[in-house]
This record gives sequence, C-alpha cells and structure tokens, in this order.
Amino acid sequence: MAKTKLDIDNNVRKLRFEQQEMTQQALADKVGVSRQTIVAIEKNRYSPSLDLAFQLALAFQKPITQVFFMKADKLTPPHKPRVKLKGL
Amino acid sequence: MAKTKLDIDNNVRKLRFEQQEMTQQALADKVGVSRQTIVAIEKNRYSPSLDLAFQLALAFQKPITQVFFMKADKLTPPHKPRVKLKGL
DNA sequence: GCCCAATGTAATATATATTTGACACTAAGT
DNA sequence: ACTTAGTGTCAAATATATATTACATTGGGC
Repeated sequence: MAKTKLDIDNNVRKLRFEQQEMTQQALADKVGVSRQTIVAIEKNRYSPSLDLAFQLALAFQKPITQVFFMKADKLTPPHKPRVKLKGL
Repeated sequence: MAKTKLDIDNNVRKLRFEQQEMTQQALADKVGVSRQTIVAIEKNRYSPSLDLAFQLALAFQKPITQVFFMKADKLTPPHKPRVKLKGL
C-alpha cells in the first residue's frame, strides 16, 4: 500500500497506566473495540484505523500526535505547546 | 468496530490545491497509493489507515490534526501554536 | 470541434484491521 | 492451594481499506 510503510509507534499502554489506570478491557469498551484489538495495538502488531486512533486520542484526552508517532520522526511537529496553556 | 464511528473530515483536496498545487496522481505517487485511494479519501468514502494519514500529513508538511479532524470537534486540541515557532 | 489531462465512478480482487471464542499464564487475594 | 482478574496468544470469520482495470465526463488549449 504505502511507499515505505512508516513504522508508527504508540504509547497506548503507557497512557493507559499513567493517565487513568484502566484495564485493556475497560479501554476497549471505552473506545468500542474488542480487547484483542487493544492488545494488538499495544504490541504494535498493526496500526489501527484512523478512526480508532482518534477514539483512543479522545479517550486519553490527548492530541493524536501524542498517542501515535513515527519512530524516526523528523518532519511532523510534535504537539508540545511552547507555553503553558491558560484554560486546560 | 468503533463505538459510534466518528465522522472524520479532511482537507486533503484543499491542501492539494492551496499548498503545492498537485494532481491526484502526483499526490498518490508521493504517498505511495493509487489515485482512487486519493479520490476515495477526498470524497470521504472511507477514512484511511493511520499509516496513510501520516504519509499525507508528511506530504503536506502539516501535523496530522490539520489534515484530518472530527466534524463536531470538542475534545481534540487543534494544533494551533500559540506562539511563533523559531526555526520552522 | 477535437484532444488531452484531470477527475469521478464502478466492479472485482487482494490486503489488512477487527471480532469472536477459546485457552494458557501470572500475580494477588483469600 | 484455590480462585480470579488481567494479560498474551492463536485460529477462523467478517469488515474495511486499497489496488487494478476500465470507462464516462468535464474544461482548456489548439
């Protein structure tokens, strides 16, 4: 499919613990997929649909770029705000 | 698959014109897919794989969130830097 | 008016993501 | 020692994304 299939990494597992301490099943339910799908993604067996990626980002209340990222990332600006945001 | 399948919109077409004025075929080549895949995405017939989404973002040199976004977007912070970036 | 490039569409085929169900392993609680 | 929740894994089935080929349409340049 894609030129040279980017290898995309993610910190779903990390976020799952750090952020809200939830089980795979809980996360699966939250984003509406099966637990095995979560496993597959955490283990990086395949990358999810854009849809699911968004759902996960949503679940963690993070921009998608903070959940999924390219390994040798050079071009995509990481979403690190340079200033403290006011509201959030 | 997903809870209530988010409907994700994109401005691939817009960017394709505005940004670098390229044809569907050219873009397709650039990101390594067939032209019909580009058509399908522009027409929003299905949302791409995360991989392709990244490739497109890459092609346009934009963060993924500026290429794909949710319609009734409330939770995902849009990537609008609050300050002028230095380098780029 | 003719040509050609760019675009839209449709059918069929293949690849990949996701589901379902089942089972093994481990750590923690009792 | 027994149970149970959380996790990893596998195989087979289904859904969805993508490729391929082929054809129709439209707009611009000649």
